Amino acid sequence: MWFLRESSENFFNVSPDCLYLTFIYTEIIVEEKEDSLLSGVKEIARRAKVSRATVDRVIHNRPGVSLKTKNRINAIIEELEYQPNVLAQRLALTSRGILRLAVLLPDISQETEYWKAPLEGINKAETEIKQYGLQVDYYFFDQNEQAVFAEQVRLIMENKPDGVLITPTFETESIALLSYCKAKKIPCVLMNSDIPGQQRLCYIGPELFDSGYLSAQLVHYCLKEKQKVMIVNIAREIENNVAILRKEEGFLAYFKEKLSEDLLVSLNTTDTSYPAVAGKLNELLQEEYHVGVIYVTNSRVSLVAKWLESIGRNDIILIGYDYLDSNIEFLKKGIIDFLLCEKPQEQGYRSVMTLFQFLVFSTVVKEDYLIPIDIITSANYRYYRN
Amino acid sequence: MWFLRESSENFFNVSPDCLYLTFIYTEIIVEEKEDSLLSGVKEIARRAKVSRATVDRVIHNRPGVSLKTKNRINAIIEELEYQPNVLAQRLALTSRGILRLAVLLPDISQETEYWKAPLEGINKAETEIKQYGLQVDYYFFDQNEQAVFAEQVRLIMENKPDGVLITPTFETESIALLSYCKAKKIPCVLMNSDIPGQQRLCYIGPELFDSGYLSAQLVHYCLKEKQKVMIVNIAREIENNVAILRKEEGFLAYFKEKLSEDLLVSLNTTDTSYPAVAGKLNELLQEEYHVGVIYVTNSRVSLVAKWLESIGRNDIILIGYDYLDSNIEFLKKGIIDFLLCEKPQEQGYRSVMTLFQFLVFSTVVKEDYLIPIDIITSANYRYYRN
DNA sequence: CTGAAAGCGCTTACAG
DNA sequence: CTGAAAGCGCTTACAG
Repeated sequence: MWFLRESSENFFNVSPDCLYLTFIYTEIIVEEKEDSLLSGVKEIARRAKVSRATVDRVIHNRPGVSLKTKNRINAIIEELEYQPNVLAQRLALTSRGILRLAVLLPDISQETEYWKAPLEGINKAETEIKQYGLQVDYYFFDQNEQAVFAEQVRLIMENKPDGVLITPTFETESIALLSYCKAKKIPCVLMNSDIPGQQRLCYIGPELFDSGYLSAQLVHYCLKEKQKVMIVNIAREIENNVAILRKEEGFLAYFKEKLSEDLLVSLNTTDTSYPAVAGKLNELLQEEYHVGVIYVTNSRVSLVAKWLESIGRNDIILIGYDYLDSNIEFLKKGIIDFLLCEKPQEQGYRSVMTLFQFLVFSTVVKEDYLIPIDIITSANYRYYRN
Repeated sequence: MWFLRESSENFFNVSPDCLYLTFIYTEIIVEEKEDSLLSGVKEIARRAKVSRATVDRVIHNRPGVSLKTKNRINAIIEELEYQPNVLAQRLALTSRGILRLAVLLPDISQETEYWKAPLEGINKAETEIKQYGLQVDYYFFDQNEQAVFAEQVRLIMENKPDGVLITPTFETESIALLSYCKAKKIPCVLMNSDIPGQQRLCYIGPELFDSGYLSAQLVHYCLKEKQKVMIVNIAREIENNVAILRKEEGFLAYFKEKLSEDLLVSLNTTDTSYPAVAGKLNELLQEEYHVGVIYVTNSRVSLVAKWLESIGRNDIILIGYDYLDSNIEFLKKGIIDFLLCEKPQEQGYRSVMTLFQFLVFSTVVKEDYLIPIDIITSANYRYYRN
């Protein structure tokens, strides 16, 4: 029988598509049929002539075992290539007390449909791990209300959770929470956007710079001669919005590198209502009628799509973000051409699962799980999975 | 506490990115803290004043329970919103006999590096389920040897496996195997390409027609005026290769719909060596020097890339398939522009896991798990996960 | 430093 | 038609 050896230990593997990173390919070997009936703690104990409790101590490197027995047991473990049965492990741990995870997320509002997806992923993870003694407490905030964010951070600290998951929308307060976690040795996962240089369990989300860079590359492929490119930021807060700034940086970097910044026309609006956006666009298009491609730096791309539709311009290529119903509608119609997506549901799911694994199994967590940057068009959106 | 209700039952959930399909969003509700300590078979038995064995019978719809007790127990199950602990379930089943899965796959040869990835996914799944009583037996064949394929099919039938996973490279023999499985009630998963109209547990792989269609769409975005498009098939067997034919169909469909078939130049070669491919390309380019985009219908795109590099033409856009080292090299260099990928590792992993879940937990299997069609460029390949 | 025993929640012969 | 008991493989008080 042929198989590839790997460092297993991930029964609770969260995703087949993380194979690419976790899979440690070593060699193809021929396995000798091992008497799999005789492995397990029991068999080790039998061979070492000790009790199962002692074997357990050695396996988990707990104190209270003489070096001699320890060595003896370890030898047998090696010989048997012992792999713990994760099922049994977890079942036995069921009796332990409840662990509480604090999750700090933006509200799901009309304006920010986006956050529904990460929340769904978190909810899904929650239902899966609930019966194993984990509890998730939610703290929501309005993305335009820094004070609420601060208050929620305070509450989290007050409640002394066992693990924390946040989207670090406001940097100062986020850093305060991270320091708190560090001091209390509480693992903290950052999701969706990162704060560089901070200590945390890990970051789970996209590499935003490259997301902007990729957009520029797509623009380049679509750009015809003598055309200009419009980059549009639509958000109440632009200056403080880490995500937007990083994407813009990547986008500009590409233009500096391969094209020219002279091709770029910028449009910023902190009024996110449709009339405001449309008004600004109309104005700008008067001056710059050679625009061939528009890049919108976030999920608000449907506003621009609506405008393009209203003025009957479907010759302009439109690129934006996120698999939202409103965006998909325009994608189908051919008004939006490309949507970049970063699996928001998976981000939420994986973040919680990472905390779970870390807390319950002391699984080593690789820093920074960078989510793929997916390109969605009208021809492949049907098969996309958030 | 807020959470989304869903039909859970997928602790063994293979992927967070399958959320989009499996997640049944119903409503946001406020949960009353339930006394989670008192659910479980034991509690049900206590309330119904029966033994746990009887409760088990009802849960699994096994015969031998009076209608009266059955109803009583079911009422309590409803009331408690009982969810079985999948961990315990599986652990208890460990004592059952071994189940054998037969996997029929192309060899990993020099020529077909592609098949390494699905095999890795299968291997991964194997190591995860091995300790729960599953065994995977591999049957390999040379893609150019129909006779070997037939022989392996015969062997599989002889060995009477409990589950079957095949890539149906040769249709006749595949259909024979499917009939056998149907007769013996053995679940069979088709992977990577489908045979329409056949009974099987499910198909796991891409929608190949749309894969070709998507390629054409990308071509369209990149195509400049007066340029032509070359479509290249490189395979020993083209006429019988379902995958290639379907993609080509989709590709042509797009051109008929949105552009014109007159723009297309075709190149087929059943000699897959570099000199042969380069020779044919040289010849054709002499006649058709307006080619602006080349679409290669499979992973052999690196041969074309090598040729483009050798003649110093990096103005031609090149689109092909699969995340292979050789292809990624040319992607980085900017010679290949787009690679379409269909998560081959995940296909393998998910196929085995599906059989596992079906056999061990009688999980209902949705027909046809269609893998996303991913677009990879030099700007996002770093984050791709096979 | 070590072990006997009970427990995690579910399943399954076996006996009645 | 129903139940008592043992078992899946691991962990953990508790006792010594």
